[in-house]
Amino acid sequence: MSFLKGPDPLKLFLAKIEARSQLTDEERDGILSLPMTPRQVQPHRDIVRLGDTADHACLVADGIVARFAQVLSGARQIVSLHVAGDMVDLHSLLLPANPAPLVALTSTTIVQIPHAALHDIVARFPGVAAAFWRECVIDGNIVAHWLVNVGRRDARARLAHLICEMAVRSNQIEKFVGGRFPMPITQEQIADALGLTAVHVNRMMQSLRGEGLLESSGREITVRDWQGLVRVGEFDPVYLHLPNALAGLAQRNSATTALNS
Amino acid sequence: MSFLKGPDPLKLFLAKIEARSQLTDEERDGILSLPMTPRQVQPHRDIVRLGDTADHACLVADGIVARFAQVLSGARQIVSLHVAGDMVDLHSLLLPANPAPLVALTSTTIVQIPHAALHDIVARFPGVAAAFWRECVIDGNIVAHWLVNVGRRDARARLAHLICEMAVRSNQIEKFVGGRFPMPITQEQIADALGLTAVHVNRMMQSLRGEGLLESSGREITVRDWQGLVRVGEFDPVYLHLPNALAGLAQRNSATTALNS
DNA sequence: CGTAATATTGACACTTATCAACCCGCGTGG
DNA sequence: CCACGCGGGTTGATAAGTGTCAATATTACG
Repeated sequence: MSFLKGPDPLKLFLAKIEARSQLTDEERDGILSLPMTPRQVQPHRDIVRLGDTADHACLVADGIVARFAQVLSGARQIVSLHVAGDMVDLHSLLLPANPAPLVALTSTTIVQIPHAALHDIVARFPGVAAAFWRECVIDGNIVAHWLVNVGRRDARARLAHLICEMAVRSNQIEKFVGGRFPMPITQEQIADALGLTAVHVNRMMQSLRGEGLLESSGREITVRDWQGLVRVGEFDPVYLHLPNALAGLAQRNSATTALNS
Repeated sequence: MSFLKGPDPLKLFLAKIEARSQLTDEERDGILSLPMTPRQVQPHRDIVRLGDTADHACLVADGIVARFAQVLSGARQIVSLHVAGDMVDLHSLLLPANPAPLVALTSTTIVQIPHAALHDIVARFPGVAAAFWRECVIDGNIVAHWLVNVGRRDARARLAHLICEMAVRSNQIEKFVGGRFPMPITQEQIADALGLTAVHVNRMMQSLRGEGLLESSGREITVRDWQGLVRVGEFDPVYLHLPNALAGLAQRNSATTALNS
């Protein structure tokens, strides 16, 4: 797959899986040798449309992908965000009719993995089946956390929480370095993820900047006060099931307090 | 299980599964002969606490169960509601450490099914494994729909949407008769599910009543204008994957319009 | 029959949305 | 090389939706 820049997306995918499930050597090898065909997607372009029936799953190799829904007023709600190493589509194995469209928020490269290959590896390795099933469960838990965030926190806390989550997930894929991580999505897209307006996201962003919690330069966020962000967003990363990332971030700033509730 | 009033919860569970997955006769029998030990829970009592590690899953036999989270302010967000026939806990097979507490909203009877038995049936029948996995995916999709509802609809639409969902799910378990179905939860609990205040839920309820869409008598809701409720809530039931229930409701009121988007 | 839980109502405060304008950086094309 | 256009960020004034608080009515239940 030499034509893909950046790390092998299967390696990132595997690393995330192994943070959450134990695999045998054969299972590991099986995952790493899954067939894949790459595909470039321009920003704002759909990756999978509503109701499409897929015969492959989509693994993000680079860029940011969103799953969303649209209400009649035209407003969008982003229901999940995905970075490199995320198999956006794993549930399509069980529900081939796509329940919510996928869109590339940035210039994105994904690799498509045939359902046939996934079904095969799942049938051969019960450990992989369990791991994939577990991934689906965790994805559901993350959505549930977003629901809590949108339902019961004010705009500032919502934003802080989302930023914390994306920081931890970026860290998991080695994209969090020197307190900075890429967040190349527009404030309007952030608003769609938080159930807010772009204007209000802008103001809350200024508020977080004003308190010295972070700096933001359009496509990147620099965390200035991780503990402060965690406090504002009431962020407890256990729901991400990425223990390494947690440790990595906790030590990055001075405070030694544990982040757990 | 003669000491359980009402229908065998396993039968309800099986019926829902079969609405979504195809099973063989042996798989069906396997599910119906799962061992279970009943348990009565008083209203407002926890069924599973945060972080508990379970060795069994909980199937609702009667009553209403909620999964929720609590933010620091003390506010609660209900993340899913469950009625008879729902295996509230299926994901605990994959994540034994419970990520969100379960509480009985009404007087409830659940039956506990040992993980050992579930693991066993899953290992013996790949079709059951797929069906259970699919249930987890659908549960996740429902949460995603709630996120859309809370993030991008106003209070009236949110309430209408929730009522539509509970109507369809009640219908699936034969509890929707004569345009009425049980909804024995308080307005405060509804508010916690919708990210609203009890006071505001009260007002929106009055609004829906005032428009002749429904009548509510505390523990029961009588649907007066199903099509109207669907319109106000922008409700499209496909995400529930309960095709029978949809047909049953669509014909119940005069309008013959299809409900699909 | 009494008591607590729930539903209802009203007045008011506050968060967030809406609308409109403006700025800025960047790529494009003349 | 500069003008232009455009997407995205920023700002201000105002409106709308929902929250808060407190009191009262109603219902459920022992």
